[in-house]
Amino acid sequence: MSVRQLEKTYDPTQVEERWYRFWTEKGYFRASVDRQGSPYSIVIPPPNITGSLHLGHALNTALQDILIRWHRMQGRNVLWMPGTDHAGIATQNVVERQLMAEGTSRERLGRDKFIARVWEWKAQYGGIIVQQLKRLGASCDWERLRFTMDEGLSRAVREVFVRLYQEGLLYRGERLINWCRRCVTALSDIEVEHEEITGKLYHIRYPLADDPTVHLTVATTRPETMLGDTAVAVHPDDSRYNHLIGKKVKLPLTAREIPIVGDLILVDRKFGTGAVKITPGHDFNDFEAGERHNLPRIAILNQHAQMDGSGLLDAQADPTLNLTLKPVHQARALVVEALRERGFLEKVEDHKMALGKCYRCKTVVEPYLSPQWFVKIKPLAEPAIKAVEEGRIRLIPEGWVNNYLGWMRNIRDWCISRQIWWGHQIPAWYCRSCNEDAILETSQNTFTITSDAKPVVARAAPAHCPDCSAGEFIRDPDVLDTWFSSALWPFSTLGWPEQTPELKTYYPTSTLVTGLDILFFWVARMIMMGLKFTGEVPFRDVYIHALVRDAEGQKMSKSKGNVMDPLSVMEKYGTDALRFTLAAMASPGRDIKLAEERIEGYRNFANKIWNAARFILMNLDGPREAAPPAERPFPDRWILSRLNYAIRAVNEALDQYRFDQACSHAYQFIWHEYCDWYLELVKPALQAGDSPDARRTRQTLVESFEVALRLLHPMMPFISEELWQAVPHEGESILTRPYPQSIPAWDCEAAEVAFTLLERSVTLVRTGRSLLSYPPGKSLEFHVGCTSDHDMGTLKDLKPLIEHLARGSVKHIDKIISSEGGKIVISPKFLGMHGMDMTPEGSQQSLRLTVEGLTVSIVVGSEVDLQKVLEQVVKRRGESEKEAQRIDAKLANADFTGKAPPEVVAEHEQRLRTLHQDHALLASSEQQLRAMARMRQG
RNA sequence: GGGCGGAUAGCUCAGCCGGGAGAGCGCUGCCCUUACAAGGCAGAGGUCACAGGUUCGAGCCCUGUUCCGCCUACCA
Repeated sequence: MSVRQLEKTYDPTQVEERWYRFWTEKGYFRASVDRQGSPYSIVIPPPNITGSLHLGHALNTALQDILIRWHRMQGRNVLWMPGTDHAGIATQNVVERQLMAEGTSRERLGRDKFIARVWEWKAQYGGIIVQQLKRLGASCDWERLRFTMDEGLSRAVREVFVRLYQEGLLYRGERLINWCRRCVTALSDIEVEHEEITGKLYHIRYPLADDPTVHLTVATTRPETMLGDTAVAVHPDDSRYNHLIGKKVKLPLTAREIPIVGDLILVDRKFGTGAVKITPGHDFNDFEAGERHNLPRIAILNQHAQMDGSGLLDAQADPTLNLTLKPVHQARALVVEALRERGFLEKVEDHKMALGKCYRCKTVVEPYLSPQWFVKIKPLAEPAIKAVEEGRIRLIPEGWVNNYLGWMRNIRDWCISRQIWWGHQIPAWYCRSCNEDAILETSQNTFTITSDAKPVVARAAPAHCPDCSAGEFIRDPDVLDTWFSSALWPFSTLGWPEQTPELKTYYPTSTLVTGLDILFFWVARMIMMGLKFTGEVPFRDVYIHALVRDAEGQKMSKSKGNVMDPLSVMEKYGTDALRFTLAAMASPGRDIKLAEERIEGYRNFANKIWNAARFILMNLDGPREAAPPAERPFPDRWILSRLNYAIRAVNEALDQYRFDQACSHAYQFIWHEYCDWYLELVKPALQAGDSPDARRTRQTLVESFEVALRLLHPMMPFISEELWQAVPHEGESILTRPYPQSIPAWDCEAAEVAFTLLERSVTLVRTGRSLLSYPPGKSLEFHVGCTSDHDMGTLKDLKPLIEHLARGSVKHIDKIISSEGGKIVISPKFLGMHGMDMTPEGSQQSLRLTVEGLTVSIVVGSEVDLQKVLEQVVKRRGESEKEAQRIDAKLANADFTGKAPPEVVAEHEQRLRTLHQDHALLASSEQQLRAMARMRQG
């Protein structure tokens, strides 16, 4: 093959685009039910069509792509199903803003035209996020791209709705729900975000109807709702008040009298005054209390959270207050002022409380009385609880299991209707003639259908009313919660309700990768719906990843201005660097605090690999010979053994979703073993032309690098492909090649042990060189000492390599220490540095450094700063002494020697021997250095 | 209010079955040594939050405390 010349630094931009196109053109991402291998499937958490890529997407996508590429290379039949979500409220908001800018509105357009406009918007902008996922290298089967509003998925939604209704698991009724006055729609409980604030607690006097001189004081955080009170509750056992139960109070600012009731659920005697106003139209607890006591419900706010004219009439509010159509916060001020003027306000105090806000637009939500559709959730939740309890679904990290179970066990009915137009319109129709009084046109093109209406729920519009056989219907104007369709995603995308081959092959899916923030919104609901409609779990493993925060640990948000745009990061550092950073930081159960320096560091890693490839390509001229591993030169045996270790470690880490560990093993191997040591060790052999060692080393060089690239591919797909294509290889793309598996013949314990000796010797010489301030280029003469014949043999074999790496020449290798009868004996021959300088004075001119029984002596020149050297030797001597004392004390403890496992005791004894040796050598070196210092002074 | 997680080097975090405190980044010194200065070599830096307990032995296990984060909840 022709050897390609690579540029000096890696430039990701053109590489990434080129290979992504190649992969898609070749159809490598395409899944097929006919493919060999056991299926492995992932459905992507569909991003909103209004979304643009943020780091959360980038993390989520990177992790899934790692899993997908890894399994694909392992020969599994892989499907990664991509798609997007119609995001009802968010998308409608975007298009409505557009209309507003054009001076029109959805109401003026009418429903059909408005929806057409949203589809136009989707056609134009809805694909942006998909393009951005491609930039990340996502190897989804894009030909299967799904959208929650596709006909197929919409059909699944209708099917599920009808079946749930037929089974009595859906109902429509007037309930208090969370209402966003800005989005003008209902929200489910979990779409409300709670924020802790310091509000006010208002104490208001309600005079008794039969004796206005006596009053009952209630406490409330929302004084304006008092106009809608329909009772006051006290605790039935509270002797302060229980004699009043059954009497009435006169409700201030109104012409009404309301009863005093006893309620032990609602009332906490210790809180506030012990008396609670009941406002069933505006508070969830009060709603339930109202049911218990059969109280009327008065709604004093309209859908925009303004004081409602007819509600105020119902409440018989004092018309001079002039509250009609006042927004709620103004109304509060007016009501409080009126109460104060008329002497009803007892006091106001600060009060810590949770305020609910819309998760889409952060507007304060109001409990609002309105007819809505609900899913009866308990029967669906029970099997979903079991599936996780029994381990049919694993949550990873498993710490989230309790969280999940706790939420599931306390789950409340799910409000699924939304008063918007963009989404799956509810497949319920109302006969115009049977429900004449129930259908109200509230404003232009906007209908409200009261809870008295009788729906016909069907897969398609009915032709005739089953009751009166009339043919004129109005369809329920509401659409379903977007999460309702997302809940079906794992099977609706595979063709359900048809029993398609895809569904049979890829369902249940293997793994779901998602953020904690949508565990309840999405994961829990998929489990419920999947079990209900397929009888099987939707996925086996749920990997829950962290949130990406900024370097200070703050949540990234546009308003804080601390967002990091993944696209510009990719532009600046390359996609592989971003992916690797995110994966490397994905430690379980911890949020990711992302600092740009980390990305830069992994960009450097990519460049390091790039340059390793350059080196390899520069050194490939000449024949290669694939000898059995055991017959290759030492550096080859060693690197294959280390590569084998890395292969095992990375596979094991990925198997346990430890992306962080997989990355660090790959990083450690490639940089600190392959580049730092192996490529250096191999240089002498490569320059040896056509020797057998050269031929075998060239082979190992290529072979190990090619395997390492495959090992790295899931994490860094682009650079691994680019370099793989540049070095000798088999096949047309790295991503279709097998993932590395460990090869027993590569393991070489002896080479690893030998390497440790080599590494220690070289490092000692380098440390000495640095201490003695000898320039890196200067060739040194040094002497290596060890403690066993075996080590001596090994060191002699490694001599040329040690000399190459340490830049010098090894004058002698000796066994210089023996310990006889517990006494350390240092060979006088070694102390004398024989062969270097035999004069009595000259023999003392050396620096000796030692670590774990291995020692190196370097001649000290007359120009060397002895003080610095001496300090270092003293420091090291002190450390070995301290450590020896520690272990000595441990061994002197009879409890330790008696109770600890014998192998632990033996290990301590061995370590102590070594430390004594190190200490003796360092101490003698220190003496000599001091003597030298004295000689110089003298 | 309840639950969960965290506290280890200047920063961000690993640390397995309890047995010699690690990495990356940053920092210091030397070096543009023919793969790489986006680099090489060497080095400094730690009372493992605090207090008890279990154990021959605790960063790791148990109890309590403090601080921080998150989730969750109907004290008006």
